[in-house]
Amino acid sequence: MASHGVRGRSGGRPTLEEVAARAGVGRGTVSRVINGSPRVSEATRAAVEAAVAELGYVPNTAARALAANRTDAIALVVPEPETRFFTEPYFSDMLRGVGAALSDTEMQLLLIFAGSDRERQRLAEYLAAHRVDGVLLVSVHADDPLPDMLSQLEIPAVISGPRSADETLTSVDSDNYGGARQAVEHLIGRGRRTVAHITGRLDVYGAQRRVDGYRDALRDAGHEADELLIERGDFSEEGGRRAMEALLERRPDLDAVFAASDVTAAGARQALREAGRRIPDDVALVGYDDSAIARHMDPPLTSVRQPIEEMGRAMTNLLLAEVADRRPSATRELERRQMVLATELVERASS
Amino acid sequence: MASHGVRGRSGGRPTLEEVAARAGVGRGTVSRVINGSPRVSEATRAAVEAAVAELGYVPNTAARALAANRTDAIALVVPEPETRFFTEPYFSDMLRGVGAALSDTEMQLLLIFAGSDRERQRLAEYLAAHRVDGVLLVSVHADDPLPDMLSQLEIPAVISGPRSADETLTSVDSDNYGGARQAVEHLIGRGRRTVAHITGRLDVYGAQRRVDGYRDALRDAGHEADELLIERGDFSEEGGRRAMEALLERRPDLDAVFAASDVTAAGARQALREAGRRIPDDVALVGYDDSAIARHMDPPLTSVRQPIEEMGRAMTNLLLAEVADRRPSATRELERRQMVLATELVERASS
DNA sequence: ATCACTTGTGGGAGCGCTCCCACGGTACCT
DNA sequence: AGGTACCGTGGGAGCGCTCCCACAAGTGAT
Repeated sequence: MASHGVRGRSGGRPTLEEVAARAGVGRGTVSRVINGSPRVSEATRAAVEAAVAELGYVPNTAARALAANRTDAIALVVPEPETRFFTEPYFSDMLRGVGAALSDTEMQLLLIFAGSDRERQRLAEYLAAHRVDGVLLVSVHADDPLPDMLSQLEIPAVISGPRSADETLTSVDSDNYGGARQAVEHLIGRGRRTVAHITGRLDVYGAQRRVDGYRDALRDAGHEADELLIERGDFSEEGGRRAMEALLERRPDLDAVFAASDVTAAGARQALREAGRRIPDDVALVGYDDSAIARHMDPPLTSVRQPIEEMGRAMTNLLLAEVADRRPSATRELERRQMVLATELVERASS
Repeated sequence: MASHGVRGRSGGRPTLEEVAARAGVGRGTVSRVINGSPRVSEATRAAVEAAVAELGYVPNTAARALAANRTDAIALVVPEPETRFFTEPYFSDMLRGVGAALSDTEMQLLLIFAGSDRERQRLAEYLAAHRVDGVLLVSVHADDPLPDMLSQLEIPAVISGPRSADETLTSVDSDNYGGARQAVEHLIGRGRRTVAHITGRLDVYGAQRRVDGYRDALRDAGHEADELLIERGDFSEEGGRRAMEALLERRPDLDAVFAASDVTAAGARQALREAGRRIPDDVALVGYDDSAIARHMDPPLTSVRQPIEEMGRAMTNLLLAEVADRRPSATRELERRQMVLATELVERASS
């Protein structure tokens, strides 16, 4: 019995079958129309569409998911505590890009935080249950097990910022190498002779690339390499400060600094101030990220901007393609794709 | 966890039936164990649990949703552009509360923005497809059609901030009336004699309640009512400014102002400054919301704090209860529930 | 006229679950 | 002893879709 539990017979939502009856066609045909198959005659299509409209038919997602073995949803996984998500514009920009790419799709976006162990546990179950067709992974640390878990579960995934030069996942990144070059070339172009670099955490691939860009830009400009001009930082303010102090000690003659992040630059600025160096008169300073602090620093900080929103859009499109590829067990082309987007130097008073 | 990834000999994820076979029981029994039914013997339960663990069984959500006619998901609908969501701490606090209430639940949270017409269109389809079991509605404007749409679709919903005294939806609100009283009583307690009020948009129910609280607090303190001390605002800075100017014109002797929002207070502060009144020496000022600007204002603003996170938690619990009630077509008790949470006065230098 | 395609269509067979009825077994009554 | 309660359990009957095979009808070449 059981037919109509909670709702009345005519009160429930119409089903495919009911639409078919109304339109005087078979179930399969309605399904074809709903899914936009080309193998339907114009007349039939019109009839079905009329029936759909009259009945107010809306497909049942659960039934579709069960039958077709897909969920029509992707997840944006943020392996950070919620706080950072709200604090850092990075995430809202990213979210905007993802949303834009999804906006004319049937795909649904799930936002999942995995900052705490507890949340990670939930996420693992979530993925094991294959509740999404694909995953967007942002801000992943080098030793995070998440990417491997995803490959093992054979869930399509796109990562922002590859973990290494031979990242196995499809990835989208901004041009860390090129961005660093832009910064350094800018400094040289302004007549600076002795450009130092405070790196980021070197277990982050992007930070390595920035060092490479720094080195190559100097070399190409005919400046001789000087490892004494490079000091290790860790993206933090305190790290920037310490690194700057070390640099001033070693090379008091430096007249420019390229810092691997704006926050690092803020730390460097402190150390410079304390050493009595004026910015930009004595020492020019360039940061990376073009975050809010860059604009509000005194003096405002020249910085390398990454096209975050565009990255979000690109990641989403790549993921959608990957999901689509996997649909009818298409030719499994394990062609890994790495997309790199250009950065932009935002010039301000610090350089 | 699941030693054998997801693939078994049969290639796919294990099903209920496979678990049943493995445990030597029937399909129904496994279902009962999975869903925590008490009508299973201890021995059987253990056997099933062992089989589940060995096989790494994870229920198929789509199948469950289809058979049980539920989704195990609720939506947090934000009828605002994304920007506001990220800018205003209100939303992150709310989200934190909702997350907390959901954290030991199987329920999934969907975050849905409905700021633009386009997004609202999508939302409508979304709801029509019954893709969530319930909806959390925050920051709803008085004339928003969303609440009615929800009732019509018979989707359980909880609203933050009832639209009127006889809100039909279950609602959670902070005690606007009591908060206003706190503010005014505080001012009187500090010896202020002539307390003015700049209201919010009076088509917002909460703003009306604040006026009521203001009036009653004055009356109970034995101050005679004076409508000249009340001026209409609209929650905006400019509105606060204009209202303050009007008040100063009418009642130059006022020595305290209770503004319906921090932003309004900021506008009032400007007008006071321009009129040469010192805060708090000449005029004491109290705001509402305890937002970031309250802390950063000069002088820091005394303000009424609403327990946003707690409201989120309460809303979620009410919604979960409502969803559960509706499960086996239980006694449809149309008992509307309105929960009101206490506010707290945060005293700072402005009063 | 026959054959070989192509195109549009109907509908059976599931997808993996929940719901619920039926049934054998025990326990407690009369 | 028979009757009446329950348990705990197995499994049929769907939930509303998609997939795919079968088949009628049309097209053109032979």
